[in-house]
Order: sequence, then structure tokens, then C-alpha cells
Amino acid sequence: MSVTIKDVAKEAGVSFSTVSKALRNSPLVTEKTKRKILNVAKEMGYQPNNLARSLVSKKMWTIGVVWPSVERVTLSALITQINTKLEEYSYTTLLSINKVDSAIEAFNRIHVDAILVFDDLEGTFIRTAPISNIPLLYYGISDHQIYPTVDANRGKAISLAVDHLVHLGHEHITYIGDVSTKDPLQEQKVEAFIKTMNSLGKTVEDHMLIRTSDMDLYSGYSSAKEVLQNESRRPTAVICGSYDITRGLLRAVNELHLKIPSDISIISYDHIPQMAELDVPITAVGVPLETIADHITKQLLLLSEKKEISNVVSLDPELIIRTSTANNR
Amino acid sequence: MSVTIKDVAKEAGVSFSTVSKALRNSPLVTEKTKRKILNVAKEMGYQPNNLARSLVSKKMWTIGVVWPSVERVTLSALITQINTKLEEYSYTTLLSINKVDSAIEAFNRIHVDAILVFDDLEGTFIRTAPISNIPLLYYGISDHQIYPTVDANRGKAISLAVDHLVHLGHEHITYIGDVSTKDPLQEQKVEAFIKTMNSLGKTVEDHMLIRTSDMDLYSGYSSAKEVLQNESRRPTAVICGSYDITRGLLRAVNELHLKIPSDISIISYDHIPQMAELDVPITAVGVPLETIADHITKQLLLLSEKKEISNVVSLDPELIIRTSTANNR
DNA sequence: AATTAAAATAACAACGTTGTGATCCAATCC
DNA sequence: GGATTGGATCACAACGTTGTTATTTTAATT
Repeated sequence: MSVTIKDVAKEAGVSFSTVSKALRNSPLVTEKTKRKILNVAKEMGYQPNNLARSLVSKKMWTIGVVWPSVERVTLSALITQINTKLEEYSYTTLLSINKVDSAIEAFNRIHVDAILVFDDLEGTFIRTAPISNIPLLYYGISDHQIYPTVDANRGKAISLAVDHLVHLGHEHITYIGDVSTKDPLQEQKVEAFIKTMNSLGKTVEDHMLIRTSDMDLYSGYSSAKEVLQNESRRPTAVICGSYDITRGLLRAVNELHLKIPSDISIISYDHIPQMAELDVPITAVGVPLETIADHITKQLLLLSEKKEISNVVSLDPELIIRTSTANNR
Repeated sequence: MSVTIKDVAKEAGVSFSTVSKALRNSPLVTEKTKRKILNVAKEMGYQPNNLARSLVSKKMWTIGVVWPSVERVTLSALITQINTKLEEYSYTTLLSINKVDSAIEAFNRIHVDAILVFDDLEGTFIRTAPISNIPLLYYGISDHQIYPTVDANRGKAISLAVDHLVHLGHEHITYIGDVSTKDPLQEQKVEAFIKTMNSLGKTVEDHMLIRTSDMDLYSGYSSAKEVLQNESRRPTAVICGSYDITRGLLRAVNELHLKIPSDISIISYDHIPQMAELDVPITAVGVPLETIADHITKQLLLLSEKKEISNVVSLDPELIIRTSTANNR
């Protein structure tokens, strides 16, 4: 079928092992023959067979990502960044949109060097060990120590947000986010909201905790509208659980002709550049996307080289103050 | 490292070729030894090495998809369906979010059996041949015959829409879509709109062709609002270029308290089930998503088996009438 | 019990690479 | 000028499979 190293060898009149060395630019081959072989190879359109190569080297230069079929801006941005960074180290990133188990199985079949699992975005949080000979890295919560995990410390981030607002003198603070208990990642944020509020002497009443059906803009919009329309109960500050929800909220705020931050302060989870480019630059909390991408990449590279890594990397969220938050009155 | 066929052979006290046959359930091995070997294999946690297997069989049971980093509902749904269908034939689908060239290169490296290219969603329409030993299938426009292509015939779909509206007596029909000339897939729709309108004796004035910056909901929403707010020039019918734009339009329609279809008729490109589940069931044109998925899957399977396929599959769009379109007045 | 056919298993060559050790040939040394 | 380097090339064994051929074992037949 395709042209192999042996075909090149025959054509160039040398042994195939010499061709192998020449192609890998080994110093064991003289410049002259190297050049000749390279020429012949190019002429014949030689393409190395990576399967054979990997069979002996045990390296595929590929990272598998178990990709939830969810479309959230932040996650897309994250995976894009990771992909770019890995490329610099000559790794290729491949995504699977299958269920976690079969995705992992597929990646084992094609022998990727490491697997990144987003844990988890569809309510099927993983607590049992999938079968994998290949090292796994989780992006999620560190409270189950089964696997190496990168944890963005969502709870701490929300605490930061509450603190900030309370110190600005806000009394009536509402949290809008996915409050279903299915997704532990969201649960964590809600818990932190309640706990921090309480610890600062504020009780969280029912109407201060808004459950959206989802993390996307539409649910954000409708929930927000509901909250803001009731003037007597309108909060002076809102914490949004994600970038998309914030977008929805902004739309609602616009429609009701409210001014940010004089009428209402807004702070959002997700520390991503886009946050500064909204109608109003939004104060945000969270680990900077770039930092997360950096750490995940670093861990993946280590895992790919079969190096031991610390089981949990817990990242420190930051508060970045923009113009969407101000003193209450 | 991991346990191989030879390890199992040694443990079971047979030759490794017998193990190979036993594992592949060959009739050349007696039931008894087969059972014994299977047991030993399971006990030792034997996992077949697919690279080695593929090296001889030349089959990876994997399809590569060049995935634009675009997030459009229709495309996600399409790829999800294709993935499911391929799974039934024991193929795994893997996505790459790299640029077309490097994605194809990566898929050649890991030796997928066929590659599906979405041509194209980012303005870098492909007209030059990428280097690939692996068969490619394009989903896009059939007018460049370089590669096997599945064409959803977007132009014809829009014609269907115009026809329908004109026959309902609409005079003032506006098209909202991505009118940038960068993406030939969108260009095709616009051209068809103008041509069909003209052929039916209607001239398309500037304000009847709305350019959104993008195909997503936000641009859809703002463009729509602009169009609808100017009461004197409000169209009696609108054709939307995509599902997402339709969602945006619906939002605008709601805000202005317009009634569908009495105040305005709406018809949308994208023949997907979700279209029936919007606020108002939307009349739609296009090839049913399922049909597209079916054909793409079929072609990919043929390509994977190195069979020759017809170079272009042109699918026939359908008009599905729901409650969003009615007679004018 | 010896012969033969059939069934079961073992041995071995592929697949396309890499890496190690074995050969070759020229140039250098005494 | 024969022994000795040492650089360049070659031959060959891996890697973990599959498939073909050769060998052994078993059972059937006389």
C-alpha cells in the first residue's frame, strides 16, 4: 500500500536500518548518504507509520480528552487553550464525545499517552475506577482521591465574591446558578455561598438562591428577569454562577433599564478574559483560565512521561475587581 | 509493562499463536483449551494491544472528525448522531479541534480509517488537497469535485422556503442570516434567496437582507429586533438562516408582543426536531438531520472499507409545515 | 497393533518501525 | 606491511499481533 522504510532502502540502495537512522537524523549516518536517503524518501512520498513506531517506542504523542457534549463557553475556551499549549510540546489533542467509560476504552485502544476527564458535567459524576492502563487526570473536585485531580476550588471563589460584596455594604445578595444537586461542581458553589453568608451573619432566604435549569444564557435570562422584576425584593447585588448566566442577567438588566453598578452590583464566577468585554466590565472570581490551562497541561505532560505527580493540584481563585461592583448606596 | 499474549501463553502452557486464536474465538481451537485460555487471560487482566493488531490488520475502527471550534446547535446534534450510528458498527469517533491541516495530519498519524471534514465553518474553505493517505469525506458544498462530498443542498432548501411564503401571498419577505461572503455555505443560501425571489418577480431590496455578524442567537436577536421595530417597514414573513437565529428572532418577537403567524410568518433553515419544540412550532426547510447523519455514516463506513464511493451525494431538502407560517392577511 | 486420516496445537513469517551488536573498509600506527 | 583503530553501514532481534504452514496428538480404520 503506502511506501515503507524498506521501499526507500531498496530504492536508495542501502539497508533499511540505515534509512531509519537517516530519517531520525542520527549522527551514525554520514551527511552524504543522509541527504541522498532524505531525497529518495521525499520523492517516493514516504510517510512514517506511527503505529509501528509507537509499538516499539510506546509513545503516541497524543492526549485524549473525554469531552462532555455540553456547550459552555468557559469549557470550550479551556480546552482550546490546553490544545494550543500541548501542541507546543508536539502533542496532539483528540476529543471523544462518548460516555466516560467508552471514551476511556477508546483512548486505551488507540494508546494515547494520557487522558483528561472533565468530571463531570452531566450528572454522572465518576466515583468508580474505570479500567485504564493509561494515566488519567481529572478536572473537577478533589474530594475523592481516586485519581490525580486539578481542582479550581469553586467554593473558595464564591466565598471571595460574598466577602467582597458584604464589605461593600450589600445586605441583600442573591446567587443565581445551577442549584441542582446532580452536579457536585455547582453544588460546591451553592454550599460556599450559604456558608459564607451565614458566617458573615446573613441568612440566606429562599428567594436569594435562584435555581436555573441549566448553565446557559436562556435560563440565566429568565431567572434574572424574575428576580429583578419584583422591585420590593430586588437584591442590591447578584452573584452569577457562570459566564453564560451573567450574559443572561445582563440582558435582563438592560431590558429593565437598570444601571450597573448604581442600581445593582454584579459579580460572576469564571475568571476569563471575555468577562471584561461585556457591556459592563464584570467583576469576577475564579482561577484565571490561563492558570487552569497551564496546570492541566503541565500535569498531562508529566503523566505522559509516566512521571509520578502529586495527586491533587488545588488552584487558588482570585478576585478581579472591575466596574460592575460598587458600594451599596 | 502490560500483559501480552505471550504472557498469557506461558501461564496457560500453550503457544502464543493458540492464545491469539482462542481470543479471537477461532474454530481451530478446542472448546476446552479456549475456555482455559480465556480464564487465564481474564485473570491476568490481559488487554489486547490495538497498535500491534492494526499493524497487521490495517484497521483501527476509528473515524476522525475535523471539528470546527464553532458551537452551533445543529452541528453538535449532527455529530452526536453520527457518533451514535458509527458506534453501532463498532467504530469510535474522535474529534480534533485543530486547524484542518494539522487535524488531518494527526489523524494520519494515528491511522484512523476515515476522516470527516466539516467544510467549512471558519472562513478557510478548503480548495487545495491536504496530504492524506486516509480517505476523506467532506460535508459541505459539492461544487468542487476534489473530494467525496455530502451536500445538503442549502440553496434548494431556501428556494423551497421562498416558494412557500410567496404562495401564501407574502410580499415583503426578509432573510436574516450570515451574509458574509467568507463562508460559502451561507453565501449559497443568500444567493438562492435572491434568485428565487427574482424569479418570482420580487426584487430584494437592501433592507430585506439582514446580515448578522454570526450564526448565533445574540446576533439573531439584535438583528431581528432592528428589523421588527420599524413598523412601517416590518416584513410579513421572515426566513431565518439557522436554528440559532430563529431562537433569537423568537425572543425579539416576544418582546414586541407580535403574534405568530398572524402578525408575522416565520420559516427557518435547519430541519431538526428541536424546531418543533420552540415557543411556536416553526415551519422549516432543509434535509432532515437524521437523513444527513445517515448518509454521512454510510459514506464513512464505505470509505473505511476502502470501497469506492460516488463522489457527491446531494441530499434533497424538504419543507415541513408547522404553525409558524400562514396566509398573508 | 500398525496405518492413516483428521483434529489440535506449535512454529514461524509477516506488519513497519527502533536500537543493538556484527561486519566491513579505509586510514592510521609502529 | 600487518595489526589496530574507528567510522560507516548492515543484519537482526525486538515490539504485540495475525495468518499460514508444519508438526504433533488423537481417533478411526483395518
